[in-house]
Order: sequence, then structure tokens, then C-alpha cells
Amino acid sequence: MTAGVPRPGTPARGSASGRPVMAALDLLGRRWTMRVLWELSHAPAGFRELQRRCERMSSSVLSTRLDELAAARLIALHDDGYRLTSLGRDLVEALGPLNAWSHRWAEALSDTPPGDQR
Amino acid sequence: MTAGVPRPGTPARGSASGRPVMAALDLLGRRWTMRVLWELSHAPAGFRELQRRCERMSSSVLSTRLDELAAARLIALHDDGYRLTSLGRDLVEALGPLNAWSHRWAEALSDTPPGDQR
DNA sequence: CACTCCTGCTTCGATTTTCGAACCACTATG
DNA sequence: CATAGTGGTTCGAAAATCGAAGCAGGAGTG
Repeated sequence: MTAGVPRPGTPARGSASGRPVMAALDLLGRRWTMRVLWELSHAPAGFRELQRRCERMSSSVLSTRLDELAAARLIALHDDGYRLTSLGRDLVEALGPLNAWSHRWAEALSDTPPGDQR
Repeated sequence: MTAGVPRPGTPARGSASGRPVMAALDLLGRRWTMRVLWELSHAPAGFRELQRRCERMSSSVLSTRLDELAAARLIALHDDGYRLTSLGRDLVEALGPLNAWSHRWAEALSDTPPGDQR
């Protein structure tokens, strides 16, 4: 069932427009997708190693995600395992500020404990 | 059911580490989450309007997502509807490069039809 | 007053996605 | 031969999502 891999120009889940950013949000909004990209950005990895790095995520979902990411041309399987393509590296780079943000977020939430509001 | 809202320091789905970026990937990796942030970044919106903007996404999930995003301090309900907090605006800004990337992605995929590689 | 229309949700059964242990096929090493 | 590693697939169970319907409240109209 290789149906419904998001691609720009293809209507995304929840967006009939086919706008590229909607396809991207659809693809990235699936469980484990960003995590897999994140892990591969640190080092290429084979199937089993990737699974171990992602706290032993379900192999069936990993298989599905790898198929989707490969279909989206973000990763490719080489001799030494899965690698980000140049398009994939580009995406991870675009996602880079997210890491910095997450630390600001952590700080903001710890400064003001869960309860009141700005 | 206020269980399992991702927060930095709290073990995320698929990451016991509690590292901020993992909590962020968990939160953002839930269906519709990024889309809701995306829509609210354009203009504040009430519940029903938000639902309409997101191709009539399921109201139950919208309700859940709004709770999660509010718990994460990324949005807050005002008189004129839901609004991004400063933390939320910061996140959307960090996600900004994603939009530019998605267009490069779209171009790359249309240049080279699904089949071969780099 | 009643009636209509909007709002922000909640409820709940149906559908889809994810989970995870088991399993298959293959290669290598002892 | 056994044992261990690889890249996966299979399939029943659990969890997440869907979506139509409903509820409560507020505003406007006649």
C-alpha cells in the first residue's frame, strides 16, 4: 500500500490545495518522520540501528516512514545504510532553528511553572 | 485527558530523554499541530473558523490540539479567538525556512520525475 | 416571547494509524 | 551445524483520528 505519500502538487491530507508547504506539513506531521530525519542528519544508519536510535520504534512504522521519505526523495539507501539526500539535508537545515527554539521554550516553561499566563 | 502533553523535561513519545527538541518533535509530530500553528500565524481565529480554514478538520482533534498547544504555552484564547503567544510566534518564525524549502522541494520533484536519483 | 443563527466545544461509534512481537530470507563467522 | 547480524514483512491489538450529531450559551429579529 504505497498510497498517499505526500508530494507537492498532490493534495495532502487535510489540504486539497496541493501547496508545497501543505504537503510538507503532511509528510512531517506523521509520527516519527521528523525524528528519523533528525537521526539521519547526525549519521547514516541501517534499518536496525535506526530503530535502536529511535527508542526501538515499531519496525513496521519505520519501514513505512523510510518508504515515504525515499519516495519524497529525502533519503536514499546506500551501502552503509540510509542517508539524507541533498534535498533531505536541506530540509534538516531548514529545521535547524527548531533546535534553538526548543531550548528557549524549555527555559520559558521552567521559568513559569504550568499554571498561570503571561 | 490532560495526560501526555509534550513538554521539555517530560519524556516525549519515543524519547525518554526529555531533551527539549524531542518534546518539540513529539508535539509538532501530531496530526494538524503544525497546520494549526501555521493558520494562527496568519491571523487569530475562533474554533469554528479555524476548523473551516483547516479543511474542516475533526472538531474533536481540533479541541485536543488546542488544549495541547495551550498547555505548551504556544497559543492562548482571547476575545477575538485563539492567538499565538510570543513563544508561539517564535516557533513559527523558527519554522519559517520550511516554507522556502518546500518550494525548492516541489521544484526538485517536478524537475526529476519519480524514478531516478541525483 | 419564540425563532434563527452563530459560537465554542463534547460525545461516541466508525475508521485509520501505530504498535510490537514474531517471523522470513539472507550473509557471515566459528 | 549453530549463532548472530542484517533488512525487512505479517498481523492482531491498542491508540489516535474522524466526523456527524448534539449541547449550552449569546446575539439579532419579529
